[in-house]
Amino acid sequence: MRFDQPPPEPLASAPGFLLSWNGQRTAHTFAEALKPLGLKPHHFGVLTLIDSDPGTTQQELVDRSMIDPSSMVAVIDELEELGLAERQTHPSDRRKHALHLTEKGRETLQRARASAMKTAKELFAPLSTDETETLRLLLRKLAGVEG
Amino acid sequence: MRFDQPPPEPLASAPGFLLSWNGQRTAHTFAEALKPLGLKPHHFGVLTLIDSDPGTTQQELVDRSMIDPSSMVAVIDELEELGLAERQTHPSDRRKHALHLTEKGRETLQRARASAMKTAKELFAPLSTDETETLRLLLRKLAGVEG
DNA sequence: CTCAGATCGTTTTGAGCGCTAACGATTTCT
DNA sequence: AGAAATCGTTAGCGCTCAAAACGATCTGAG
Repeated sequence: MRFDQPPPEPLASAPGFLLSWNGQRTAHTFAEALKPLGLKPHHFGVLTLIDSDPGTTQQELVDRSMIDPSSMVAVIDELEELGLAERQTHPSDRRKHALHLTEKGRETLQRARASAMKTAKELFAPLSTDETETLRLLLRKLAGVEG
Repeated sequence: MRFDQPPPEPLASAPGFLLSWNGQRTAHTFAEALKPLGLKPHHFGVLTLIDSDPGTTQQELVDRSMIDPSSMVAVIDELEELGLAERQTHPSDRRKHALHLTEKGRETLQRARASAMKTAKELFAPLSTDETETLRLLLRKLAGVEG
């Protein structure tokens, strides 16, 4: 899909298509922004979650990220290869792995965060601050998020 | 990705993720709704475009649908196999194909439209009519659509 | 009129992605 | 102790998209 020009009519009038197109463009733009760091969106998401809860397990990450279990294995494999995270033995359950970030992982996460925030700013530039917040709340409601 | 439950925090607070998740869910739900008719979203889109401009060419469809040229060949092949559309000789350029719907194609398109509208109604049920319209306008603006 | 270059539709190839199903190891339930 | 559930993992399928190449056809410069 091309994202360098807005969708033509009549697609640009269909709410469903608009939602899908904006969603794909957003995902694509974030992916591009993370490329220079050697990361994909999944990597960024998992780094963030491990950082916020060190020692967490892969199962917990699956629940909190909506990433498929089999995909999670690959993501963590790659984070280990990049030297950003480690599987450690879980203190109370030998089936589980306790996941931790390395120092390099924390540094990379910071840079990724800066890149993501810059990208978000650019993406939502066509909207005012108020409009962006309205959009966010509508999307939350549409997604069925409580509260 | 699972769409039977809303995304957990902190994902449900990130505008970028919300946009991407809602977009994917929308695309997925439409795809499911079209399955009983033996159609995929691409088929529905192309049927709609041919119906609105009979005799159009594949190149024009590519421009108006944002579908990849190599994918467009497969989509039209399948529409022909299903007996919904036909490639006819183009009156002024023998390289081109003039595309037309069959009677069966028009009937199927009507049923697909009904199904799509029902699906859209269900998808946007969490929002009021005003909210849905606000969302649509914000998404248009975000996408960079003129007017 | 001719011939070089552009255009259109198509085919092929290959990479990337997420999902399903199954498996061994381990833990928990009964 | 045995049955069932959980965790991580692997292999394989199907789908979509991107890129390159091709023949057929049209267009424009000379």
